[in-house]
Amino acid sequence: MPTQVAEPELAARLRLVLNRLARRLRSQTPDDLSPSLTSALVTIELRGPITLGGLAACERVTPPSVTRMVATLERRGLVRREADPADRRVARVTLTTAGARVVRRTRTRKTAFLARRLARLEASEVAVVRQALPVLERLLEDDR
Amino acid sequence: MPTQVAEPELAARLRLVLNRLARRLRSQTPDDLSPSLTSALVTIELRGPITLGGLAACERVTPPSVTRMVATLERRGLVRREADPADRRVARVTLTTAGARVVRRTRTRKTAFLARRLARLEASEVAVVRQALPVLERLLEDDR
DNA sequence: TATTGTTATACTCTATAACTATA
DNA sequence: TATAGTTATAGAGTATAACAATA
Repeated sequence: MPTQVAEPELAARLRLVLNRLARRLRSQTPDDLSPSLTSALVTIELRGPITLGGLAACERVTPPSVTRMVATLERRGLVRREADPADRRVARVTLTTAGARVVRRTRTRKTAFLARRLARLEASEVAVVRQALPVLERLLEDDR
Repeated sequence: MPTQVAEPELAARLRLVLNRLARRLRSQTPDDLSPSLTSALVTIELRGPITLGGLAACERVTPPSVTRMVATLERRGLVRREADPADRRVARVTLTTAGARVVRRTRTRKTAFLARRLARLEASEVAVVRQALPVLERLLEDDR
């Protein structure tokens, strides 16, 4: 049964628990990929064949960094470069089968961690989390 | 009014929203301190006059890294070293007044970000978050 | 000898500046 | 000229290995 939280403490305690849960989640990644490479891989999965410039914008890193990251991912066989037929200056990258597998496995591992924790809760507590989920998503809305 | 979330998606969506909220929170730190230095500073505040070895253990970094981090924090006037009277091998660090101020300001800034977001919600939504908070804290229990 | 912390050195990640190739 | 991407180079941050001081 959840205890009542005093109003002024709500934001402070929420901040703490969000930080800690995210840190715990981040630690669930025994793959030898760095956080930035993992993030890039996920973006490449989502944004299909993406240009290096586009990837730099999405990841908020500089073009030289993207060059390096893509070179690393390519060397490991996780992404593939394709020439853009319309503009020969641009290079586009997509996931290879192996890359897609890595993304899927990472995601599964982190989700499984949370699923295990959720499974320890009372049914009523899970219901509370389920109810709070859309509200937490609302906290991310309308960015500035 | 929160929508109902299907059971198998709960962990996956929770993972996403936790990651994103934490990332947004982390970005709310215009101080010129790196994440690892900020984290060390908070630990030093919490664990009083702490030895370098203890700090290394808390932060899960190696002794040489701690030596460097403490040197940087000391150079910026945020921490102070004290000799341990009982064992002259060990060095203990504490926050200076300036260091305590930095910790407080960082914390305030991040909490304020969340408070602003919470203020945009309906009262009923805030109630849902308040109810979910202890449950989220429970997700962190019993670490392994 | 064991423990606490430091120095020497190297590797990863990321950035800025200067460059190449296309457009 | 402007744009997409690369190469050269430098600066954090962290690690392992070797060392110094003290217990």
